[in-house]
Amino acid sequence: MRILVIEDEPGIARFLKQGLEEEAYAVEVADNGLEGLARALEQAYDLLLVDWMLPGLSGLEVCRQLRAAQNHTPLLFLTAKDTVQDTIAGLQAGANDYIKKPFHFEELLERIRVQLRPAAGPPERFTVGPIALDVATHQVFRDDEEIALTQKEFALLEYLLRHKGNVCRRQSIIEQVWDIHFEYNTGVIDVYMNALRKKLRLSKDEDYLQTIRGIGYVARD
Amino acid sequence: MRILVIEDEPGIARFLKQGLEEEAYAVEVADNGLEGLARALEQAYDLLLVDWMLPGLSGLEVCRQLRAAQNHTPLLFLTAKDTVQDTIAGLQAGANDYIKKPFHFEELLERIRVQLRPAAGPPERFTVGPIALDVATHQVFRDDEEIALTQKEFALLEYLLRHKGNVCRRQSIIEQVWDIHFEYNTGVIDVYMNALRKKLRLSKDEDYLQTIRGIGYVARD
DNA sequence: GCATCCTATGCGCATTCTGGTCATTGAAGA
DNA sequence: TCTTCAATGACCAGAATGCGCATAGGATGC
Repeated sequence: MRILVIEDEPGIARFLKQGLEEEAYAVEVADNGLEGLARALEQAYDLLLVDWMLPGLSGLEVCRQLRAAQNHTPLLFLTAKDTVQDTIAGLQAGANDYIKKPFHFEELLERIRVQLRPAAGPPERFTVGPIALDVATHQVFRDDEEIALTQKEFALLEYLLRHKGNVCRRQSIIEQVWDIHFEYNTGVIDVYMNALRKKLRLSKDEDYLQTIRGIGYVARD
Repeated sequence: MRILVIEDEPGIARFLKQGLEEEAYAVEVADNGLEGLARALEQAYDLLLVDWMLPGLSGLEVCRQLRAAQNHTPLLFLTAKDTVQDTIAGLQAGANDYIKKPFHFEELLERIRVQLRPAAGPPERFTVGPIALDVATHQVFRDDEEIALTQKEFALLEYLLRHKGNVCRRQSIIEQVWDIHFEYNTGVIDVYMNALRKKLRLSKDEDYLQTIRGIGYVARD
């Protein structure tokens, strides 16, 4: 997660940079509004931390111009002025939040997390070895190369990955993936496992989808 | 825009309800945490305004349970306690913001607008490849050339673009675009997808609107 | 009257499944 | 330890299914 701090007071800037880096954010600092705006426009930051009072271009102006340029990076104001009017102006200009100085660093961290949370989202993604499956986008990758799977193949792989590490019995697979709840005597599962392994190019060495003879299958790293 | 206020003090509740209704929000009030939580879970509000101190179930607990139930309605705390620890707990529990009493009504309004803005969508312009859709002006472009779409075509394209990257299931499309909430067995979606592709001149190579057989469709770059 | 919206239909083809043969496994017996 | 053998899964075609595409035509509303 990349954060750009636009702050002119070196002491505060250093304090923010160090504190945020300890939290594993990648932090860059711009010490005036003009430079900050330029950097924010040309690079893709995940969040901007902008001082309200800046030499050259004010924080409010930075925010306005950024939004005018269709850039919607989350933006938090650091403001010493705690009059209501100012904060309102900031929010109207398209800021996502503001925090009043002096602030507790913990509170700042929390507000940052809140802003970053929706962007991070909860993407349902499962993996085994080089295989990755994304439920939302209905995509499957092997080493970042997309593999086209049919619906049943996808459903089977998803089931195995959802239960990664646990052996999936044939009976359970037939019930959950094929929705067959009575006796069955078909070899469908084998056929699809075969197709999966082939499409995912899994060999004997890369047995991420193992056969448990007499029982079923497992996905294992 | 529907707002649920969970607040036990009748005076404040009345004040909020009246003030927000003047701003054209549809406001409902619950006077305890349990009822509020139940209402929030069963109905689709656009925003929750929750008092920190509530009889029965605390505001914090309401928030926790709501998020635990995978409900991500924006939630603002109204808190008299202004200790940092409390607000942090609130944000960690999944609240989007909090406001300290006593507050200026104007500031509350702004914070509400900020929360509702992302839901309403700041960039009301969506794109895939050479296709651009502008919600505000109700226009669609292919390479800067305007394409005339009917209302349904537009609605379908808008839905797909709003969920760009994610697979849209036929069931969801029928519900969201056609407002049909029961079983359906029509081929309307196909017909409209066909029309869209034709009007937007999308070929097999330019499959920005892909079909996911057996599932639905995706807009993808 | 015209554009829009939806239903109905046939067709092509990817998907899915069946049935079969071949390879592998693991346990029992020599 | 090695061999044998039955059971099980791997793999391969080919058949059946049904989904989505395309187009035409009827209903509806402005």
